[in-house]
Amino acid sequence: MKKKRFSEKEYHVPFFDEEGYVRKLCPKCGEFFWTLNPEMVTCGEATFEGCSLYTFINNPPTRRAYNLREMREAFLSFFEKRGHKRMKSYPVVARWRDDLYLTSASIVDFQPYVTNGITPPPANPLVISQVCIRLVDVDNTGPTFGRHGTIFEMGGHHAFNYPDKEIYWKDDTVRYHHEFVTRELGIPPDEVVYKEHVWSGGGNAGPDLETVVRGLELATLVFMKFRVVNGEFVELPIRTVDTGYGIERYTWISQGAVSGFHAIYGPILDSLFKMTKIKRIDYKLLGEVASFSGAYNLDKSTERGIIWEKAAEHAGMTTMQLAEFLRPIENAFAVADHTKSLAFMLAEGVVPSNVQEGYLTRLLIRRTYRLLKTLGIENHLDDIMELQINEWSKDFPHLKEMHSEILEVLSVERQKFEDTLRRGSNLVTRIARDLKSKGKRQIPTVTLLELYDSHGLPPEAVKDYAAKIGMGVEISKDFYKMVAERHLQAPPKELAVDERLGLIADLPETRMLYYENAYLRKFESRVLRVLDRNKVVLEQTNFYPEGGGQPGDKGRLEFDGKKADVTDVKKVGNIIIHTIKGEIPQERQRVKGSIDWDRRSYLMKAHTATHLVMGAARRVLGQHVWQSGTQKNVEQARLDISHFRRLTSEEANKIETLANQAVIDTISVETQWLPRDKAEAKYGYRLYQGGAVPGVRVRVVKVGDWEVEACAGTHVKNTGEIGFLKILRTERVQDGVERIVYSTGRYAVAASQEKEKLLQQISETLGAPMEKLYPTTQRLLKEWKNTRRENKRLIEEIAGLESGKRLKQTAEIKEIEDIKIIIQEFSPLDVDRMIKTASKLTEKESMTVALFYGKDEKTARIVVMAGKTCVKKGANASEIAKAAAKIIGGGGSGRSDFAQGGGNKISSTNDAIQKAEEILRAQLKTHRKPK
RNA sequence: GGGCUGGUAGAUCAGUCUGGUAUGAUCGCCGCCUUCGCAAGGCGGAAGCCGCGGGUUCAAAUCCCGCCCAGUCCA
Repeated sequence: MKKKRFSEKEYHVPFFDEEGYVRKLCPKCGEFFWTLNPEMVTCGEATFEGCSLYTFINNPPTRRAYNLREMREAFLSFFEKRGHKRMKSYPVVARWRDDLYLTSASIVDFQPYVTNGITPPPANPLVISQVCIRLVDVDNTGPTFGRHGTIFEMGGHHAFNYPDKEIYWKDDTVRYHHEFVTRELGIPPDEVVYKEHVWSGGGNAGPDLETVVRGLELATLVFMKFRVVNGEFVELPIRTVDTGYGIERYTWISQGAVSGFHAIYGPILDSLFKMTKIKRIDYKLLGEVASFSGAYNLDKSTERGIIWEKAAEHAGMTTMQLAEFLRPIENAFAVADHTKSLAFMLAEGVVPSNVQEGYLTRLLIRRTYRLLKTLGIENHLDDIMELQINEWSKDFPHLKEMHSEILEVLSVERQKFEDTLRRGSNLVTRIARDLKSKGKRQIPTVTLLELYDSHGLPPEAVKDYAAKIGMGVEISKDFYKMVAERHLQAPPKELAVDERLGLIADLPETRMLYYENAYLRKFESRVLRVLDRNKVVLEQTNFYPEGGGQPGDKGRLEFDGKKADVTDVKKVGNIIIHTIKGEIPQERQRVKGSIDWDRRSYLMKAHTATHLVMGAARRVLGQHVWQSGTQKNVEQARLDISHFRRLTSEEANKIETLANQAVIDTISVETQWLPRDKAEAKYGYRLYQGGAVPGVRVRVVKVGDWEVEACAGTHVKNTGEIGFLKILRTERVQDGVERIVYSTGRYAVAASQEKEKLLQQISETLGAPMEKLYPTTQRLLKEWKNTRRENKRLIEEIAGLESGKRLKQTAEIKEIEDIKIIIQEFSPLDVDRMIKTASKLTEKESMTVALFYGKDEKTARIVVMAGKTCVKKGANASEIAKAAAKIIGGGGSGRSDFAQGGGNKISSTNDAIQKAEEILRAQLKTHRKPK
């Protein structure tokens, strides 16, 4: 999409005129900006284009220095005093969104339901300091000295303007900002620049003003008023003031510190440096470099060298020297940032995985670990995490509660990474050796791609390992682009717009009787519409439509003496569509409906049971357990949960026992519709186990103190109705996701009996009592192994004996000059024995050719083995076997000294042997001739 | 959700493409030689449901299909 530019009037607020702001065009970056200083030439932002440098380093423009907590508080209370309701930060894992994994901005908290007008905002206007995580900035974290971080707090004051209710818009927004930075913080007004920009993201867009002070962009004031549809801007009914104040950046500028990391992580960073070998840091030099750091942006300039050159020149040193000085410091910066990110993500129960947000976490952990390794302090990860948890739990106490789990997850994950690296280094060593022996000096790019894609080895790591073998590695500049190309695939299918929606848009919402009484079996209703001659919309229905992992009900409709089976029930919007088979009712006709109650009652048991298992799993495994999928069926149901280890059978047993205790305790199940914000306030985000739940009101299903979830399914009134819950098995769906499969009621009984039957069968077969089965099988396996071993040994022994004198007594021996052909049938057929015997024989007597054969009901087999001397004299076992096997209708092959073959024309075996003999004679003859 | 890789002795892996004796390799283990003893070295030995289940074939670790387990990349 081409970058759109808005006209001046989108930005020209009365406030600018009142204060005497002038609009100018920056000759360097080509952006318009507003300033009080008519002499100003460039926009004053430290950009790659070089509009300015940072001028606040060691020279803060604010009245005083703030730490992060003070700055957050200054921001929140400023807006609170001006009529904004203060909100607590939402979680960093955006579980209420299904289009993104992490909370990347404060407005994310209110999308899509508030910004689309589905639900009112919790307050209007409101102010929040939202902890955000943006892993897209991972490469910039460190090199930009704190302008970027994977984790930061975004201060947002938000106003949602409805067509019939205006809160405030552009002018007030700019005034608020200006008052905050000038009055509250004391920044001189003529130092505050407002740059014009176009903001777009998450399907929305609008003009925005970026505020710049002494080179540093501090806040973005977005006026969200468009929806982006096919690249076109369409006006939104609700205009949203979406501001983002970089709380960390304000903190940094107020301190004028040499880096944002020094400002935010002061003592933690000091400890980090103490752990490393970076003993003395030249802060004067660091400050000078910092003032150049605004130009860094790894997205825009991969040529970071250019900036380093400039900075080095300024500091009077070579680029190499500067790089050597900076790299470890930048790495330490990144570690300080990444470990905080990890603390927050892990505290919210993200489990590292090879998919979804877990994968993002794994990448960050591995990156952190590599950084620590280059700093030589990989053993201090736990210590650093301790520092982070201690520091940030002062404001976010949940970090402390998850303290031990955070460290445990990290240690498990670290072990996995080390295993991967170890495997990788072995692999690279082998590949490098192999290539070297072929005379190559470089590992080709395809191999590097394969190593990365299939084995997770970054080319940099390959380079290190390969160097030890003396192999070179050249990493292509667009390596990661090539990786991406390997994964090119068809774009995901567009969500099929439900055409049926148009046909029923005029209909009222279906009254959902199953919510009024889940135990209702029969009902009466009226047909509102018939679609496609097999789909029926009713005025009210008791048929539960497929949703939340619960399949739709089945049953029957009766009308006017006729009937139809309901085979499928779906929900489109708030209208329920029944697919029927049988006779078709008329529109406006009265119908009697009855659901398949046995089926439904078991779906209800299964659904409530799922909540019980969920509660049990969390109690047994820990607070990181979240539902990641579920499916209920009549005979069994399954629940997928996030967990960082394989479930042991002991844990599964504990979960089963606990869940059954909840059944035994006959806990009553309460369902209740609550306004979204009330429900969230009362029960927290843990409600959203099943993912995003649309709507102003959410249906809360509460099983005593056991489990509370937002859930649209039908449930039993009391857990006792489940009767009995049996876990059938557990399996791993993905790394970090475990599946628990269980049955309820009579199906649980049946499943238990089924398992017991299996044991009984084994017990009968083995003739051992059930309780002795385990030691018995152990003993049997051991015996079987011994037997196998003994059998192998005996074959060797027999082969040894038979290849001696005994064979000569039974076998047919023919002599062709000085070579002996020994022909022998082996009965019963035992190819292994034939081979072993032939082998021993020819080993002992190199002048011998063994021609062995054997047969059973179906096949005949031939083994030909020629002693060394025979081969020299022209014998070729492979040809013999091939020709002989052909006669018995099969094939054969092998080496010249040993070959085998066979076929299924058993009756021709003798002919085959005769043929074999003939060929051998011929071979020896032709060989002799040329002499 | 999609792609790729792997599963062979206690461990790390050859062998699989091109079906035909697992003479498998190294480390580890056991015994002997050497030594006052240890290490190193030398000699010898034990150790394999070739992940599981089907199929193709005269014959499958090897080819085909399904499953299980593990790793990894992308979204």
